[in-house]
Amino acid sequence: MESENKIYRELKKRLTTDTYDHGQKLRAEVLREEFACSASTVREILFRLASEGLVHFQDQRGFRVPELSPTKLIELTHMRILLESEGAVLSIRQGGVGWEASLTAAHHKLSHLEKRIHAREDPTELVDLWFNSEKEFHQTLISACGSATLKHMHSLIYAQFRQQLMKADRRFDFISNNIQQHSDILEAALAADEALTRKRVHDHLARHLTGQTATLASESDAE
Amino acid sequence: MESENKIYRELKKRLTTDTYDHGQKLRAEVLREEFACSASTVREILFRLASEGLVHFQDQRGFRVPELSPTKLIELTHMRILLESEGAVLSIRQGGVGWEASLTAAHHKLSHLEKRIHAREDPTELVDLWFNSEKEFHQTLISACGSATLKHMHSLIYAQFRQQLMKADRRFDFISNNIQQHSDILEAALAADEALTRKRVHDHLARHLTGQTATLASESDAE
DNA sequence: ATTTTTAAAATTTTCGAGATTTTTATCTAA
DNA sequence: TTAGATAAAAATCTCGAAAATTTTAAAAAT
Repeated sequence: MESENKIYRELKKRLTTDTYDHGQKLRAEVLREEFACSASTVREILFRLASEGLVHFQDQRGFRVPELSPTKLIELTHMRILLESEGAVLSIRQGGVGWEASLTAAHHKLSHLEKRIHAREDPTELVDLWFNSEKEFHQTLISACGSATLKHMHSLIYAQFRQQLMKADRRFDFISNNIQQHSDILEAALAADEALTRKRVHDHLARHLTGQTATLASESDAE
Repeated sequence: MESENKIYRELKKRLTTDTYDHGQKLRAEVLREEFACSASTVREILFRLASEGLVHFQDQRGFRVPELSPTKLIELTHMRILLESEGAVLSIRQGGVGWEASLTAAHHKLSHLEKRIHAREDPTELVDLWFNSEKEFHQTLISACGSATLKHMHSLIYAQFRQQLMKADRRFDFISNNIQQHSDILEAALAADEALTRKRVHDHLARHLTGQTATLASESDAE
């Protein structure tokens, strides 16, 4: 089972980076051979990934990488805004100095990386590092919310979001525009300004909502 | 695979009703025999339920019904408030007459059932019907939100919530207190009053946030 | 009496082959 | 040529048994 977990993590990593094409078939026999395990083991792992939304399963027709879907990306963005706003505000209330310190640290690492990327011609090599750093920043933001359930939901959503975005924008334009936004979020969070934190989390993610008239219900609400 | 789906649904039903005890072991061999299928099939289904949070899996130690956890119930309640408020407000904006009609219908069925239960000495037989009706009402409330992702998240949370609550309150006190609250939610939703709908969804679920109901308190004694 | 060791039983996990279904390729008829 | 039917190939799905691990029971030692 330890090896199964290893295979699971490797496959999850591939599915959320650039390894496979959207819609590509994931043939059990190929994976079985590559990972040197049985067909049932591969099947178990694929089912697990399927119920997390990272793999699409069809009865008698096997497993596929989910198709690219602008609608799905927008829905995932909505969920991220909802969960991260809520998680950030709860963290502000309950986090204390320890949380502020780790958020500052996460932002520092991310900021450093973003500057390195900005200075380069071809940022390709750093993109993977950036994604992990960005994930850590956003996870830290909600880490003191006090709800394992909220954090778990967020991790499910985040993985799918990343799977969609990774292919949707191959030029990684989204990276360089983020430097100021991440700082803004940090600033609002450290100032314990709940409404401003909500707004900045929203503004940060809102660019993925393009082309849709539907707005987030919580946008126009003052809490 | 069609039979697999059947087994999945049956097991899910058992896990969200009164069939199994919390913490009870789910032995593959027993289920295999009962459902007349192979061990791998049972295993697949249990993994699927595990990643939905309805079953607890431990490496080399099989599958168990999750333990009762007041903390978990509170977290699930928080998530329900968050998702249902958001979903209801979006439905108000986008639902139209069709949505209003189906919400009224769902409420009518639920209301009818609640009155029948209220008139009885022992509501045990109707509890299952009530749960399905209550679920339908709340699902209808968010059904026009336009986000399959939000609805899916909600269905995951709702199932876990029900699994926890089913055992936490064996006397079903929570049913009779709900009649007015469901009406209040319907009223606010039909009036398209977003803030009021949010408040009433919150008030409706808020009693699960205390962990102070008689049965919850009495439950937390045994070690 | 309590703890540690050892052995037996029970359970979980892996595996590859056979059965079923889908997909691809070929042939026939309009 | 196109459409439909038929056959061959490839893939998925189910299964029960073997291998690995945990749990239980019994025996030995402190």
